[in-house]
Amino acid sequence: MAQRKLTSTNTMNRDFLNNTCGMMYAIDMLNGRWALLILYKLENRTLRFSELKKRVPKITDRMLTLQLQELEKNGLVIRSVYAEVPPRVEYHLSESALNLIPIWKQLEKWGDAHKGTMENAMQSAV
Amino acid sequence: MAQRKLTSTNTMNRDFLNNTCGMMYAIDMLNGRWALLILYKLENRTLRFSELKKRVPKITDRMLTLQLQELEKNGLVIRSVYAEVPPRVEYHLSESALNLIPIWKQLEKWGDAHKGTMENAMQSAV
DNA sequence: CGGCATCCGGAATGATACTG
DNA sequence: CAGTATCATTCCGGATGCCG
Repeated sequence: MAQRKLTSTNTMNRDFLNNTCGMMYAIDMLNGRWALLILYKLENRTLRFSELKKRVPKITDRMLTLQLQELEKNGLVIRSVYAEVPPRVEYHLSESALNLIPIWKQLEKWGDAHKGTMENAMQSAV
Repeated sequence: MAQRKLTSTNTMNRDFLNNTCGMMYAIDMLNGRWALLILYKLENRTLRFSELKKRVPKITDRMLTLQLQELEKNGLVIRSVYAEVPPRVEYHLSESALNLIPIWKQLEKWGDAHKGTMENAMQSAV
């Protein structure tokens, strides 16, 4: 199998992450370009694959699949498969992930608050 | 110059980030393997390059340099150069970055709390 | 519908050597 | 001390096509 691994622990091993702090552990769990956005979109609802895809702009099937697998592996997202004729697969947040919501809220607030501040700096980036 | 860009806005453009939510903007600012760890180590102190390097295990000069440049560019880290004979360069958090601290605290707590929960899931990852 | 397999380019990171 | 330059490698993520 080619790229099962989307992110998670390349340079640092699990011990290091555990010993350093829960934060780095968390960061490792949440790494990946789409992870946060997906969790965000699943904030308070259950969505199926195609619905999620619609709500995450520009993501490809492949990336959505890989990222969802990663999130499921990390225990943040629950995947439910229904054996129906057009197959139906739904995703929703786990308990752990639900506890992240308030943190996202703050991070979002921080982002909104500092967007302006950073604009100058970002000019040179583009 | 080769790789000035460490991260920031590959797939999604700035507009998208701005329109979607401050969170994705924040994520983009904080992207990169070492960003969070560096900010964490600078939490309540000023450190010079070599000191930071000691505290960030396994990071290379190059990566530390690039990541610090990125953080400085994003307005999260302040770089101070002192024209001394052995050159001295110190880094500390900006106002914006200081506002992130409480969020890290929560994220760290979340990580600690859910480490155990995720262990089973992580088994299959290794 | 909800994936997975393969190929591939570009970005991120590492290793090593060198400098003001 | 605090980097920079260059080369090599690994990994992310997109495009396409196939399948139950």
